[in-house]
Formats: sequence, structure tokens, C-alpha cells
Amino acid sequence: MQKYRKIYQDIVLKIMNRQWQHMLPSEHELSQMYEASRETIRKALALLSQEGYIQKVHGKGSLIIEKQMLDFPVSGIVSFKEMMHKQGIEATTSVELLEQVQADAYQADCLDISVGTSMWQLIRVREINGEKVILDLDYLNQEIVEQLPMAACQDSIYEYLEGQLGLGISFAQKEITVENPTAHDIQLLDMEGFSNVVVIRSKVYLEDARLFQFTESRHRPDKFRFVDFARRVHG
Amino acid sequence: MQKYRKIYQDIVLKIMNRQWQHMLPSEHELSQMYEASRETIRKALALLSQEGYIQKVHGKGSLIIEKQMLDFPVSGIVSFKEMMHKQGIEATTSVELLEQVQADAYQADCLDISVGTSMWQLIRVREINGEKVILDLDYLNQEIVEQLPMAACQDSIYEYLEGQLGLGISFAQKEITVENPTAHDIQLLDMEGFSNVVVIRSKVYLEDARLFQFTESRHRPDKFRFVDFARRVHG
DNA sequence: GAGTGGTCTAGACCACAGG
DNA sequence: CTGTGGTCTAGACCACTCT
Repeated sequence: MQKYRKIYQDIVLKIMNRQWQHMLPSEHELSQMYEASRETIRKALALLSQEGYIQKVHGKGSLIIEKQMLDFPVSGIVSFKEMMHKQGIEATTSVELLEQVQADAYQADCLDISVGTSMWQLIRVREINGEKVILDLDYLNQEIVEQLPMAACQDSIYEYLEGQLGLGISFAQKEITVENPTAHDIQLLDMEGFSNVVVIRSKVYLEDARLFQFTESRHRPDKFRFVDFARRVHG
Repeated sequence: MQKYRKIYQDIVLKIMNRQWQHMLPSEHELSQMYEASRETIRKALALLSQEGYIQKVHGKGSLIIEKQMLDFPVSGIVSFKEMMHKQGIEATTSVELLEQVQADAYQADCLDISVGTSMWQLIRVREINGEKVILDLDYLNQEIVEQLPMAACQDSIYEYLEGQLGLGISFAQKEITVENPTAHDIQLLDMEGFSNVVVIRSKVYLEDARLFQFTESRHRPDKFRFVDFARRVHG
């Protein structure tokens, strides 16, 4: 682990534990505390700022931002299992379909591959508190993910990809819209008369910038909440 | 303007103009081209990576990411006027209400102020292609924003705050949910039989970390689309 | 003026990719 | 092996805040 990451994690802990209440020590003090150069401290602080832990003020110091507790963050790239675990929510996943198919025109477009290329198609239903509220449709490039065991789909695909296959998941482009439910949604989800679904479509990339997954996640609207932290870009 | 920001902007231009197609020159070459140290180049590249323009690959170089065109990005902190201008969309804003009130319990909670403190209350309707599709409810802390002219509300509040008052807008915490329309929504928007609204609630902060604005932006679902770029956080 | 963060530099060493 | 990015350093100068 790099030095500035260790420092970052240690500072996060100290903020969480309220060891520092309103403000961090100065960069000069931190660089002495952690026996690191000021630039290294500043790398750690840049991370903290990016993640919304602190706000730096020129001439004053680094103010600690009170983070609101997050109920259902879709921000960032987090697997369903990781999210449920963080929130301490009881949830189960049932795999409706797992098969190897040749990409049709739409699927090929989603994964940036040629029509007819082999890919995995996966359909899963997420159940929270006994209600089926999320439908996940996944396509995975089989040139990158050769094997996809049923066990990984029921547990956590990302854990399998990162842990077993050693793939590094890096970034995603995602889009959120509100749409009418399809017959598929009505068949597989407990719609309870709701007349819309929230659809999150994501393209997920590896560290070498290869696109390996396309996901369409369809949520019953009452069970959807997205929380974000954003910084203003000037100029 | 700082050196690394100039370099960042110049590289963005070169990517947009397709002067560099798949990969950036190496950091060493860039540092010679721009007559800057490697660390300064790396600051510019860090910005590019953060904004989703490039993906750095150890030992190889910086790959250019094809950015999908954005239809309606709510990501980041962008004023309605800025967003419409970027997309080249015809839109008008009508101010339904602009008044100075004492905060009630709910409003005080939204703005982290005491009940009874003076604040601005603002209601605006956004019309796109002749349809009223967005309802914006704003509360602004009057201790920070003393005057709020009608002209600024019809044009762009952020332009007024940053340009006229010299306030620096820095970051926001936002939340997106899907809810049932209120009587207010039905009265002021062209709901066309849609049975849900998308609600974006934001707390917006200044560079000194003071909360100055709470916004509730209510969208007709067919006119809503959120596009995001996210990086995976490991550990 | 003293203390703070913001920027920039030149150089060093390491880890990874590819021929 | 060479070239690439990733990390870390020590020092310099500037701009801002507060007293």
C-alpha cells in the first residue's frame, strides 16, 4: 500500500472517530506526524477532498464536512452485495437466466463487440424484505470473462472478477432514466401498481480501458434513491 | 490561470479536435512540449482522468476514453442556464414566486439555520419546447445572499452569485428519488398524465464550506436523464 | 508578520509493459 | 533492455487569512 493511501485511510478513521472535530491539523503538522513530505500529505488530502470528507480553504486549513448518512447510494461503482452489506439490509438474489449466447445487434452495440461474438447473458432478481424490487440484466464479454460460474452470479460477480480472475475494475459510464415497465418487469417484479421503473444503464471498464460489462438495472421507483457528492467545475 | 489548468484545457481541446486519437504523448514528451515539470503535467492528467477523458495504464500510457454525448447531465454542479446553453436547447424560465420569508422548521433544517432566520424563497418553472416540465423550489440563506434581484432569478442565479457577489460555489450533496406529484406539481407543470416526478434535492456549499442554498428540482419523468462518470474505489 | 494552503520544480527510485 | 507511469522528496515562491 502506498504511503499517501495509508495516510488517507488513517485520516478517514480519525474523522470517523471524531478525533478531529472541525478541522484537520495543518499540512505542515501532518507532514511531521506522518513523517512524509508536504506533497505526499497533499495527495492524501486531495483524495479526502474528492470523496467529500474535507473542504480546503486557502489561508485557513482543511474543514471537515459532515457527511449525511447514505441510504441507497448508486454513486460510484459498487456491487449489489457490497451496497447491501454496507447498509446492513437483508437481501437475496435469484438467478433467472445464465447462458452463453452470440451477441445480436443491440447487445453487440452495448458491449462494443461484433455481432455474433460470444457473450454471457444474465438475468437476476433482487429481493429486499421479501419484495422483488430490482431486475438486473447483464451482458459480459466472454473474451474477457471466459467462465462465469452460477455460484458467482448468486453471490457477487465483482468479487469473482477481482478475486478469482484478478481483473481490475476501474470506471463506468452510467445513465439513469425513468421508463414504463416492460412485460418482463411486470412478470418478474412485485410492481404493486407502480407505473414506472427507474433504469440505470452502465458500461463498466477495466483498468486497461477494455469494456467488459453492460448492465441494465431496473428498480421499482419507491425503492430507488441515489445520493451523490459533486464538486463544481469552474471555467 | 494556473499552468496545469491551462495544460488541462489545451489537452481537452486536442482530444476534442482529434489531434490525438487513441493515446496521449508520454508524460516526458508532454513536459517538454509544455515546458513544465513532470509533476505539473501529472496534475493536468489527474484532472483529465477525474473528468473521464483518459484512462492511465501503468507502463503503457494514457488512453483516450470516447465520451458518449450527454443529453441531460445533472452530474456535477451546473446551472440550468449553463446546461441548456451547452445542449443548445431552447428553454425559458418563469419566476412564480420570489419573496423574503422567515424560515419554518422544515426550511431551517434544509439550510442548517435557526427557525425564524431570514431567507429567500423562490419558485420557478422551466419550459422546454413549449412544455412546462421542471419545477424548481429554492431556499437561499439571506445572511449570505443579501439581495436577490428578480433579473438574476430569470437569468441565472449562479452567474449573479459568482459574477456580481463574488461568491465561490464549491460542492453539493444531492439526492435523487422518484415520487408522486403534489397538487403544486399538477398545477404548475404540464404533467400529461404522467404519474410520477423525479425529485433532485441538493444542498449547495461555498468554497468556505458554508451552506447557502437548498434546491428541490422536480422533473417530469420523460424529460429526465442523468449521466454520470464514476471510478471504482478500492479498499 | 506569522501561519496557512496553492503551485511548480528537479531529481530520485520503483513497478510494469513490450520488444 | 528501454520507455512508460507511480511515488516520494526537499525546497522554493506565491496568495490568502488572521491578528
